[in-house]
Amino acid sequence: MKSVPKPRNMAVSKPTINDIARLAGVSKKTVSRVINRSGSLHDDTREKIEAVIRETGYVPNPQARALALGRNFLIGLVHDNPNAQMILNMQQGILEALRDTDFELVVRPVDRSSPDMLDDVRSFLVRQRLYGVVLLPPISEIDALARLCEEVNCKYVRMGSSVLDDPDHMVASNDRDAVIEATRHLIAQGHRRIGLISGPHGFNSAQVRRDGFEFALAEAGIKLPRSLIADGQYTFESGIAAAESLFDLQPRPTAIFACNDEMAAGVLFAARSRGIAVPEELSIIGFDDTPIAARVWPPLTTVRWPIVAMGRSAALKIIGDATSVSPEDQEPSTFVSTLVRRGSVAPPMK
Amino acid sequence: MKSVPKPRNMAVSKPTINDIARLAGVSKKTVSRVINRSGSLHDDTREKIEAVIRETGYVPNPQARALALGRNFLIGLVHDNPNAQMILNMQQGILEALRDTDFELVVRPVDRSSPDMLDDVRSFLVRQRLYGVVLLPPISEIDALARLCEEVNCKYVRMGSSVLDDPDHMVASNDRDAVIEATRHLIAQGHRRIGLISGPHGFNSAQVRRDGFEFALAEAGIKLPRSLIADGQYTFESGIAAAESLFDLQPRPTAIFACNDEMAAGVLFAARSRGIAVPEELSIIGFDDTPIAARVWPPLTTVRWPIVAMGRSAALKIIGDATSVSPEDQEPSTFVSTLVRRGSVAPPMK
DNA sequence: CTGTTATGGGAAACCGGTGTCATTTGCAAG
DNA sequence: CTTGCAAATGACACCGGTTTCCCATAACAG
Repeated sequence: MKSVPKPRNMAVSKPTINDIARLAGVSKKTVSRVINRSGSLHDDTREKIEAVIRETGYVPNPQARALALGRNFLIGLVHDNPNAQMILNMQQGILEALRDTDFELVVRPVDRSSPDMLDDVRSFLVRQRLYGVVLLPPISEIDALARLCEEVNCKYVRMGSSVLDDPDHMVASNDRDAVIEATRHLIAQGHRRIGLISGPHGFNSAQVRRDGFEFALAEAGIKLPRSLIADGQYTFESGIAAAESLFDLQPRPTAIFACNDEMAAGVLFAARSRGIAVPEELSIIGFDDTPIAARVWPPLTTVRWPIVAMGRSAALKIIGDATSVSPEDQEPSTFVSTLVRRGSVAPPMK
Repeated sequence: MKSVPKPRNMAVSKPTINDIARLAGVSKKTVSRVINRSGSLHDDTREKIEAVIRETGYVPNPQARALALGRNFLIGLVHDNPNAQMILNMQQGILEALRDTDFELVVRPVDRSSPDMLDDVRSFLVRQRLYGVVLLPPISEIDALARLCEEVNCKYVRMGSSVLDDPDHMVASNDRDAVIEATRHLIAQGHRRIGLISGPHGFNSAQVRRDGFEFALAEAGIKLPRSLIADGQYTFESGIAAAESLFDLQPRPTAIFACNDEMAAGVLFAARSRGIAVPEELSIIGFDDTPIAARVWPPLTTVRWPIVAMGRSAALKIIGDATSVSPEDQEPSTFVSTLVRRGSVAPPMK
């Protein structure tokens, strides 16, 4: 029965460029010219080849192209495990942009604290001959990484909370403005003793958000004693700890701005543990609008930044010139974050 | 200055197999044999070549290997957007297994409801010549997908809540036993009117969890009126809706088992809205132990299944024979889920 | 009508590995 | 000291594209 010498897995066998060339009666180089829109071709020739390609459903072999071009059609997503939801939303945005293209997304977590981090990323980029990478915060803030990408001739986009670089290599949100708006909201409700739970030192986003907070208070003529600022690490647990320290103050702050939702959820958790009513005795605002913000009780007022759209924009910046995008479709580099009002803010009790 | 004729991006230029062969004074085929541990080699030859490889830091070009082998060193993760946290944990587990190997992870979301889903996956597998794929629930339950993988000669592992296939192609958790344990826990606390919020129809996991619940009740001689079973969709919102319908019952159930944490969080949210005290007036148990379970108040008693470990196991099943694993390191195919007791369960009020 | 120049298109080398097969080497048996 | 056979190694084609270079043809100027 099975007498075929080399079945070679029929399901996988697909037409090659040679088949197309033979069917169209041209050389494979000419077919290549059609595929890459390079060189000059007779319209007749092009149309004929395109017809054959359409009929046969031919798709160029990505591996062969990668070898010949010295460049793969893969986009890397390099991150350092910040927020699970953010990574996933970012992935979603990138994948939306990659849909119906020849690009695929390769995920790569790295360890920022490892001394080998740069070498790891370098070997990742070089070995896989990545077409481009998206760098997620906080490692997107590391300039050495950007230089590395330049060096190995790999396109890159840095995601950030503020301008990090030229627009071609950056997608940012206006966190500062959003924090100012959020803080003004608390002030407008009548709060004057407002605590801040900051992000970890060294994070650009943490700095920017803190700046916005302090600016808004200063603008309203409210002075901010150092004791009202508690250090956080962007984690739920650090939010609890920071909240505890703020709760011990006399008098207690009537509102707390946490630099991300995880910590804001921690504040809420800590408040419940102590029997502090939210929002009656304590108002809380978070940042990020992750799913948890809408799932706790009361649902958190927070700041939403359009992560998915930013991911899409980042990916389009990278693959833009490889696909047909008109110049006016320039992807935006900065995105607007907005305040989402839910149930965790109320006027302070007299 | 820049007078070098063809810099060719020096940072990228790496030694090729020809360089190694020349330096070691052998043919490139022999070098290839060392890399692939294939054929028989003189120890002297092997050592010499290995030394050269070590000195030069040579790494085989993945693209060339992919072309020659007709098989890429990429592992695909195919999912249909169930739970964000689950996807990410699964990624984490897979990436742990892939660390320090030549494999990379390529993420691919698909749309289960699309008629083109199978074709999409097929072209993904075939085009990228994937080495293997991990199929996440719920699409892992689609037998046609498994057949497709066989057909295109792509290794695969299906993640599931129960046995779907032979152990080589499956990693599962014992959801049924875990649900039984959780239900017994409620019964032991004295609950008799226990509501169930099920998963969507057609999901294997939903069926298995419901079975376990019903078994545990029957075992205790508690009869389960149809009205105590509310349909859910594994989403927070569907959890709220289902809870509302159960709350309208007279008498109200004293405990609710939700088939995942999202819905359990919805129950908690709905209870707060109505002023029902948890756990005093209502006990809740969820499933999955996603981060949200520990972040709401009170923290949810739930069932934890070791997703990360399962992801790692799945990846190792795929790349196992390509890396050096001893036979006794056989990866387990079934994992044990355990009850995590937190604050959302208490005895019913008299 | 011939010489020059654009232009479309093809032959062959190349990218960096792996497969097949032939050849050489090493060692034990005859 | 052959012969025999297996182990060790190399030559060469091949994977499926791209690039380089060169030729053939047509258009154009003189």
